[in-house]
Amino acid sequence: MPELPEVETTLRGISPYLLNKHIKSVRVRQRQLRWPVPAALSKTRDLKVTALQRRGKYIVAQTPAGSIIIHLGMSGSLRIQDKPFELRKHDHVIFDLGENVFLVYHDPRRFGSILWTTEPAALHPLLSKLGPEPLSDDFNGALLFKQSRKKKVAVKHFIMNSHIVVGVGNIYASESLFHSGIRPGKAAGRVTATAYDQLADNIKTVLSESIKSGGTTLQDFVNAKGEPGYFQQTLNVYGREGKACRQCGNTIKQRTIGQRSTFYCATCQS
DNA sequence: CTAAATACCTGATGGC
DNA sequence: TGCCATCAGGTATTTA
Repeated sequence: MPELPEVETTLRGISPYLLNKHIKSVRVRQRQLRWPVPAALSKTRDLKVTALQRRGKYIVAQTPAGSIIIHLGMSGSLRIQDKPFELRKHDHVIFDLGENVFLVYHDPRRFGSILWTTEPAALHPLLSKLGPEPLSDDFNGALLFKQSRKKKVAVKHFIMNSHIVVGVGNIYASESLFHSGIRPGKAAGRVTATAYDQLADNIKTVLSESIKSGGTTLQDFVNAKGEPGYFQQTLNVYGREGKACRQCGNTIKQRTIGQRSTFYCATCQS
């Protein structure tokens, strides 16, 4: 259930154990994830991880032979442990990093994926069409304004589209729209340039503040060391239906947009 | 091309 | 305690 801050938190947690280290072998207990885990991975021996990066919600581990692309889906997590046999239900893939260090991929719903490509990862079909990183200078209000003209989709749905901008998931979409005073159901094409400037700024702020807090833990998100995040304490609308708006005191509302639960304050957002 | 619906899967929760 | 319906942090793919 990770969004960008949770993926970033995970990446930072596993990086010391993975970057410039060697993957001795990969053990696949359950290959049926979103897509089957490539057989090539099970056969690999001694892959040095020369770069470890995040692209959107994808984690990319580069090696001289190719790249491993990991997505955590809705319920995925990665953790480091020192014992090879202490595996839990839904621990699907285990990377042996040598010297009793193991990276374990855990994912009850199996919406996540682990892929292997010998092409540069950026050229992979899943990554090649992604929009800009929200925390980069390539992402701004002007881009949102330009991409949204004549679009009728709800602005919340629009900013959650990874081809427009990556990494804005269901929690942070509601939160950044609240901070910007924009109703989530408003047609993307009817949001003004000024409002998009604010929205882009607020997306950046909300995501970076969440990263500072170690991400949001609603039910079960934990970092690579098994610790929760604390950003949920800062949430203004997500999951707060029926409660008082922290800004105006009116009741926070919930409705469904694009099949996803959406939260907003009808007074503060128009 | 756009927009909406569907698909994948397990587990937690609440009503009866 | 059990059973059923509903919901959950994602997103590629199919359908209209």
